[in-house]
Amino acid sequence: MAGPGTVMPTIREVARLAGVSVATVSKALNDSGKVSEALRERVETAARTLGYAPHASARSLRSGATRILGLLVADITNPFFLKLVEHIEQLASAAGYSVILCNSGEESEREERHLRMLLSQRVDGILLIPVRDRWRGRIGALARLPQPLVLVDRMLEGLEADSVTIDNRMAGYLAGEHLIRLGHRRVAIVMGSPEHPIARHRLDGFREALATGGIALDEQLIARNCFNEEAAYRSVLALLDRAERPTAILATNNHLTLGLLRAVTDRALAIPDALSVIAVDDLPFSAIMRPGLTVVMQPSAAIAEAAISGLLDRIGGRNPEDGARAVVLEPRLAVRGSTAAPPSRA
Amino acid sequence: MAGPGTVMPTIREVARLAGVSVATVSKALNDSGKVSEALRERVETAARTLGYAPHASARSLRSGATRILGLLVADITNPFFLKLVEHIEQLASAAGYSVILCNSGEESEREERHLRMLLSQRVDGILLIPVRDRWRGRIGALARLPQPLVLVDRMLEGLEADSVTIDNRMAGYLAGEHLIRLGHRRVAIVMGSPEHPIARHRLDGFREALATGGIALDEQLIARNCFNEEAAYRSVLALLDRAERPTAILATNNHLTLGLLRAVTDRALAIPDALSVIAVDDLPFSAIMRPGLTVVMQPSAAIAEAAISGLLDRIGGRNPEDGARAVVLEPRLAVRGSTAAPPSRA
DNA sequence: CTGTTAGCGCCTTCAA
DNA sequence: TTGAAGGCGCTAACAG
Repeated sequence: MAGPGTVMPTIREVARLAGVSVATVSKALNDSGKVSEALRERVETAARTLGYAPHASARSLRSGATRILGLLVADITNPFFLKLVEHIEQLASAAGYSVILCNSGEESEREERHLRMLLSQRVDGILLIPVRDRWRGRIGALARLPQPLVLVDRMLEGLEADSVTIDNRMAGYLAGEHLIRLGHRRVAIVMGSPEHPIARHRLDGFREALATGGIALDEQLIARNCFNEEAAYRSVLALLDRAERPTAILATNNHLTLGLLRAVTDRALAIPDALSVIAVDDLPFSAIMRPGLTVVMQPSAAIAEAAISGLLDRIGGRNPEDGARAVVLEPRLAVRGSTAAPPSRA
Repeated sequence: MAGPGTVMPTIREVARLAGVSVATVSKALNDSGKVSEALRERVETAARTLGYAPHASARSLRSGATRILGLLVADITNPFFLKLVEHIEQLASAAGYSVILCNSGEESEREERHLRMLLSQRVDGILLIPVRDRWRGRIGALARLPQPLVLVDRMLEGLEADSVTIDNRMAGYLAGEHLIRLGHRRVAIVMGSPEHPIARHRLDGFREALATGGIALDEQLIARNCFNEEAAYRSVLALLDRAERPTAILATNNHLTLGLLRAVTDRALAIPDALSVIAVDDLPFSAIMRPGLTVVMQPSAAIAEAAISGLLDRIGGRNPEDGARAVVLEPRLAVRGSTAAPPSRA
């Protein structure tokens, strides 16, 4: 029968059953100090018999470490972040850490609440994908965190903290370069706010790549301030309904890509014959899409790895006080079927 | 500068700064006992000044409760489970609980390790989506858990524990009934092992619905033991290459649906004109599929809600020892474009 | 090698 | 209404 009927035994009961002192039990179970083989076995048997599991709170209180990491995600519905969560949980677990997962849903109040909680829990370290807006007033609090912090995917201007990000300018550049090489000249971009560094950098890189090909990005073909699928959908419809339709469109993230695809489907345009589509961020299940989506992929496994190992280094006291470490990883172009040469002029 | 430079103040330093005793600080900050308004404000100011956050481990050690829930998921890459995670985190957080997320990746050893850890953490309650295989030897351990446990989505034969599941027979039935009404007579099913209750119940319901329409499910058209997308893909190819191709196929879960769709695309069959496709479990981003996928949806929000509220009830000591509570929720058919009447005979 | 002991930070009697 | 003191379970320092 499950339920609070049973109570967890303490180290003293294990000690009593094994006929030794509590200190010996502690040492035997933790491989610390010297304990004779005979006793260690008696202790382990006793512990197993009683179903003993050490009380993590008591241990933390004494030792000052919880072996818990806080993972604070801006928006868990974003498949890219989700992938990161998956990898991070896996890596943390392999390193002997548990993960408290928190989702901010892009609301800074939620992030703040969660952060306070993680502080109370005295997690040994925090991985933070910060919310997009209204973080300005809070970088002070972040800077004063007593435990190591690693920013993931998004940097925070004015906060000197470790970070793992990708080269977003490069992401935009790769997309632009690919389209240019295919011969596109009238291309569009669907993006969020230029206020957000990530979107801005992707735009910059995109524009730069076009310029390299002698093309100036038409300001009319930049759909800014699309913050969700719906906004992207409407903006793309507008782009497609122009007299001179673009021959290719870049969506700068996951959510926007969905809106983009929906709009293209609504207008019954064939991909890639009538229109090339390219996106930053892969979609889950893009495998079932025909044609496959050409994307600039973010190396989620590598990001997770860099974030965790950087954090554990700090926790372990390695990488001492020599300022913030900024790891920047390279995105990669995956060409699939959604991009092709532009339709020949009618 | 982030990092372990700063140390978190204790309740004693708050007390000193406020010029009161630690007991008063505790009472003031927790609304317990009587504290004069003047003191409470002095205390709160002091706490804020110092950036004090109570040490959760110390509190747990003393109080016996951690306000942490363990969420142990068989496979976080399954979009349906993911949806549950999302809802559960949200609801737990709203109720003042944190969530330690663990992913077993369908490996019972990982599940076991995680469970031991959650035990050590003395989480107040556990939500468990158990791995599919090799759980038999472990129901003893689960039954003896000192904290409340709620099984989610999957029951465990022989374990008397609270559970929240859906009516899987009904799920199969809804799919079968829909196809029958459309006039299909030669239908196929792609499923996992009949050993697994969920798959078996869905098959049973499906068969029953067909029988109601006077159709006997052809044993040749049951693709059993498909445990992943790849297996489903190959099985469906085989089904489609038969002399007498089925006019409709049901995939009994998320992963299998992907394999099914891939196979259909490979054979260049038009959905729903040449073949109707129906699935249990919605796909994320099914919104961008054209035609939309007709699915039997699991009410993930309701499942999460029932699971959390059931668990919190147990934690709160409500629902006392009156045996296991089994909540069974109803799936729902969402008709979209992937199903239609069968092609008329050539 | 093993045992004894102090104390981590907090909350909850109990006394003033 | 406020303060003093004990102890939750564990580990680390020290004694034997």
